[in-house]
Amino acid sequence: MADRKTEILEATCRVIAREGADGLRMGTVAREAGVSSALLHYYFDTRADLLMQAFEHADVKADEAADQAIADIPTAIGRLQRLLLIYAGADAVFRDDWLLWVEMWRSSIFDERLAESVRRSSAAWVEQIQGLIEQAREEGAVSAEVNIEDATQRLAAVVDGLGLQVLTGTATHDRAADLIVGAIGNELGIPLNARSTA
Amino acid sequence: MADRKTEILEATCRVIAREGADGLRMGTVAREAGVSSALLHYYFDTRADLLMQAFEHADVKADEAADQAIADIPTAIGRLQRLLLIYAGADAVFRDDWLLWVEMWRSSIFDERLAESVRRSSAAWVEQIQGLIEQAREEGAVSAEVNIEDATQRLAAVVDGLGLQVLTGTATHDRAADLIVGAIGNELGIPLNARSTA
DNA sequence: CTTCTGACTGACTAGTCAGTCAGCTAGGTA
DNA sequence: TACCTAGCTGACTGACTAGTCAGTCAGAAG
Repeated sequence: MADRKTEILEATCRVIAREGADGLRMGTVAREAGVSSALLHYYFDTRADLLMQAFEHADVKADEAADQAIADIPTAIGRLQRLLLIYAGADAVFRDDWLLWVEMWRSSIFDERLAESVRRSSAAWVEQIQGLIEQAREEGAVSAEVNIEDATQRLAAVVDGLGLQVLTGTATHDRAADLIVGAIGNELGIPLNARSTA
Repeated sequence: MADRKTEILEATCRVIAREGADGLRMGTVAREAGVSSALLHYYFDTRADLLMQAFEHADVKADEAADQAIADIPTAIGRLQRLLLIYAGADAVFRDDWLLWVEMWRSSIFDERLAESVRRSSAAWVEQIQGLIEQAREEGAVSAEVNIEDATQRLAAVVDGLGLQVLTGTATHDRAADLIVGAIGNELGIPLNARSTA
């Protein structure tokens, strides 16, 4: 926090969450961080650099927060459920993280440099899901005929889709949470008994 | 096509597909349409108006194209499958339509006026899916214990999520198509026999 | 004390962009 | 003939913005 560069990155994240990535202005960030706009260029060469580093900063922070949130849940299926609920933005606390991620995602459509970064984060989070499903299978919580790779990718997609719906106000947090819990049951062939939203 | 206003709207859609909604410049649209930028302001009060009307134009056009594409498929389940594949951008021809829709969607996060429009289109497309699922049930293709509303919303979410993955290059067309076909089977309780991607 | 350096700023510049406006032109009307 | 109007444009403007730069200041080093 004492670190100016980090302060600027966090201010940048707040501005993105408020105005969107394209709506980000150096002047707005400077005001938000309480520094001069020249200082932004002292730490970051260009606006694009600032944006990219802010995305990466947010990504790392969100990962850590999510890891911590699931750390002491005993079963793999419980950790999986909690993780997916977090990433869907169904958890209000993580809304800004999720919004940042969506902004990063869509910016990457038009910016190949960002796309690289997005592909890496994406792969990491899909692997995390797949790892949890594999653990769950070892714990006997996953039906044998489930194709884990398919289930993983579909679950990731459902979570992304519902997360977007929450963000745009097309669905509520609670509805999304219910549907995700249902999707986990569906994809992993769980016969409607394991349940613990907390 | 002879209609200048429509020509401008189509040019606008092409520019959005290339540069994104925020990257849209009046000058670029003018050049794309082969008219002066002043003419844009003759037909549309502001840039925001042009953007919004372009989104609505694209939406209507895409709907019509999709309706036509599924019109002569005999079974409801077949129409559903084709429709979802189209909307997922799994069909390369519809990629620009899908990109436009994603741009509209994400722009609506920061623009309440657009949000209204997005909610309406969203509702319409969810209803279309639900209608097809209900028809499929009448045709005996849907397991009895399926909750149609849940299945609808989850399918919509999977399609949105996979569509985004295709757009950002995280997944291929073919993989997304496979996963969607699988998701339909999963959600509707189809025991792995009905299949016809065409 | 002096000198040096890293952090930082205010004022500026060059460029971009949405939107305006006076006026041109072709075709219709009186 | 003269007049009107819809469609259209080139030239312009004012607001805004990323990035630059000369210079300030506190504190460390010698």
